[in-house]
Amino acid sequence: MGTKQLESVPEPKYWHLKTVLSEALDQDFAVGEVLPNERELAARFGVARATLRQALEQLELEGRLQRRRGVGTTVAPPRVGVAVGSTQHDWPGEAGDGWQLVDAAETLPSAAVAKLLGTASNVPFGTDQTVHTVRRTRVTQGQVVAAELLYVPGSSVPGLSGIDAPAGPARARAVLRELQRLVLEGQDRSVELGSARADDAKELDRLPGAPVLLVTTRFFTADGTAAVSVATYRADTCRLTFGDSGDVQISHEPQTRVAS
Amino acid sequence: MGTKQLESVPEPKYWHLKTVLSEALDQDFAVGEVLPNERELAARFGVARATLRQALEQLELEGRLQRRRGVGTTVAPPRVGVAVGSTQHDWPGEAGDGWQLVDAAETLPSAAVAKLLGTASNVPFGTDQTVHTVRRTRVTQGQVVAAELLYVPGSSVPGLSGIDAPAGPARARAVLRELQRLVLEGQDRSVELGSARADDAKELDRLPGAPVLLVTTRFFTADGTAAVSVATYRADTCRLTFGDSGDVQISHEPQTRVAS
DNA sequence: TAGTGGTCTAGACCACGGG
DNA sequence: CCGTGGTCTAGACCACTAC
Repeated sequence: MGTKQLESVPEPKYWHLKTVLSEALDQDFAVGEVLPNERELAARFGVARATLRQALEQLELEGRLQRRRGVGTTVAPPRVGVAVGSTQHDWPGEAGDGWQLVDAAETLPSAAVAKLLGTASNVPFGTDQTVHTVRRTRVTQGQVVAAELLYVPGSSVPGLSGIDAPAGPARARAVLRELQRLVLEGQDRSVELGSARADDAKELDRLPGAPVLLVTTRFFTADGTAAVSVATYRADTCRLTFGDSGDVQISHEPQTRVAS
Repeated sequence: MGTKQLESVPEPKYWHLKTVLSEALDQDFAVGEVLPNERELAARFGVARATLRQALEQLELEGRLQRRRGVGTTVAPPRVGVAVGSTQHDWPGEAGDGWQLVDAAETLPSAAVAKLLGTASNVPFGTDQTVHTVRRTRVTQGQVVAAELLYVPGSSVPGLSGIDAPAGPARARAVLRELQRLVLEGQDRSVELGSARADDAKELDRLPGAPVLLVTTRFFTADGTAAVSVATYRADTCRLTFGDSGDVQISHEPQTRVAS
């Protein structure tokens, strides 16, 4: 009972549950409203808590729910559209672009980053192969939606050798200022699914492993790849937009009511 | 035992497990190689099978593993870069673009689709509000990477009224042919995380609910939105690329060895 | 038929947030 | 402090694949 039975291919309970909950969300709940707790929901639907959680996980993945330990499960607002394409055919760090400088440091690049920069092997011995790593955060509508690591090879910003700015936003600003002196010839972008590293998760106010959209951007000058950015967007709350796309709503119709 | 213990902030077992497995994958396994089964792995690490599965799920989400019921868990090849941007500033259906026509039908649009098309309310009463829905499939390197539903309002392709082509690729071809007669003024794109609907999952050879990247594209003519495409890409195997981005590898360094 | 991953259960304890 | 979601266990059975 509770689920259709005479099916030749019985659908999993959690899948059926997800459908039922999804419809209930559309009809009986307002954005921000708190759902009954997991133990009660499980009892109400006659399933184990783990099964109920499997359904909730799916709904959270689709951006319909938001769960916070110690608080409860709430109905999520529609995903916010975040412009990633057109408006930024320029170096990172333009004023008022929604990004906030967090920190900067100088390290040796990982193999993966070195490969993206394409400078690992054709640099003379003894040359400084360190990169400046700038940490930024993107805020939209009062919420942190992305954490970014920008990698700038020391060779791209020679003016910075022997920089003595202390760690922090000031140092990050200095790196970006130097970068903006170069002539940007083009850029490159890719998007894939990932899970939040511990440090990114902290910035995004999520648990480690939360699903994120990894946006990797390469910035080209005539000399090659001058910088690489790896931005980690919250997959639950964000919809990345390219081109002139504005506030379009897809996937489902949200309620406009908001819980008091 | 098996996990660090004297931590002030003990990390979850599955998280630690994921890290260990991830390193083992880099060092001791080749692409395509089959891992020991879940019950044995769980025993080997001294955890319950559910905990082990939580770690495997994460690794699958990151595109490092591939699991198939009845077969086993194998090491996934690096994600394939799929061009979504530049090369297609034209109507869908260009020859040799990697898309294969599957089917076509004529239906009433859902509320969400109608909103995307922006034609729901400003159409005179009695006008044909049906849309042609064209199903396509994208194949890359012998593998289906995406399933698409293309929505074309009847008003965009008046030449098709009273079409009598049978359901199938032929009918789909007819719709696209009519669409290509219009002048494309621009397009719009957004990417978000979703979970595969049952029908898409079948086309993608995944289970329902599998994580996917939803790419929504709007095609504009001088008259407004002439068509909308909702493409469902496998999130586990695909990296969407925009611009001239080619075969870049991010996130981690794969082994180039391949299992015999 | 044997072995795999997928689903499900009924418990337990823990970490966090707010009164 | 209590209630929440997060983690974990030790089982069970099912659906699928390949032999």
